[in-house]
Amino acid sequence: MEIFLQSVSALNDETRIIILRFLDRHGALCVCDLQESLQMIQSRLSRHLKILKDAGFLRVERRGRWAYYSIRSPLDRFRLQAIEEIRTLDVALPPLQKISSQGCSL
Amino acid sequence: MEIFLQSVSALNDETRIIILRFLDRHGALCVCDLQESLQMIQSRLSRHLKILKDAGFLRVERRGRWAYYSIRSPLDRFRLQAIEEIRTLDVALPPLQKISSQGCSL
DNA sequence: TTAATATATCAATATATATTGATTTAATAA
DNA sequence: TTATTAAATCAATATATATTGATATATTAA
Repeated sequence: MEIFLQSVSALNDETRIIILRFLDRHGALCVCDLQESLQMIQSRLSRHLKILKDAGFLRVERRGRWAYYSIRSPLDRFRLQAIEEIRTLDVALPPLQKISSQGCSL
Repeated sequence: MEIFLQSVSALNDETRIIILRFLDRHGALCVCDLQESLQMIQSRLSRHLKILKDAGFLRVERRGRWAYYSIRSPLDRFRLQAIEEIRTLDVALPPLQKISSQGCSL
């Protein structure tokens, strides 16, 4: 029950839906790329990424001082269905700004 | 987006998970049966049933002064998957107390 | 080492949601 | 009609969660 509620609770926020959709489209991104692309302040992103990671939707790979987040794979049936459902939503995603490959620095 | 969030938000509560599970197991029940079975006060149940109905999980059939709630059918893929996931959860359900067929009155 | 930088966490505040008891609505029975 | 009863809604309060700005942690560069 707690695990199911944790998954559902993680999905219950528009910001996190957008983050999931963005990572689903673009693959692994570091926090500063998301920050620049989604125009969100860093603490806000970090918090939401942690919630999604703890709920089993994301994985993190650390390279140097960057943390790359991506959709975890494999996902169980319910989480996968959620990602697929999110993929069908009519959301206007901003363009990807990949500043990490250009030396970052925000 | 709003509709997806409404579904997810409806699932984001332990009380509503139990209600869904209980209706999934026992079929259509009126509020007073749920009240007696789940030992919840009426306003609390009514509120949660409304949230689940508005989110597309339940249907209501009114017979006289009773309102019978049941899992809506058919359900779209995401909501159905949610119901199936809830069915796998390890929840201790109380026994059904069907007082409506005995003249109700709480 | 010190400085710079990417990310995580904390503290304060604002907003949303759950619970309860009281009230209202609607249907039936007397 | 009035009384009764099932269910819905409201008002007040409590609890949870989101947001922001500040601070802490950790890695790299100088």
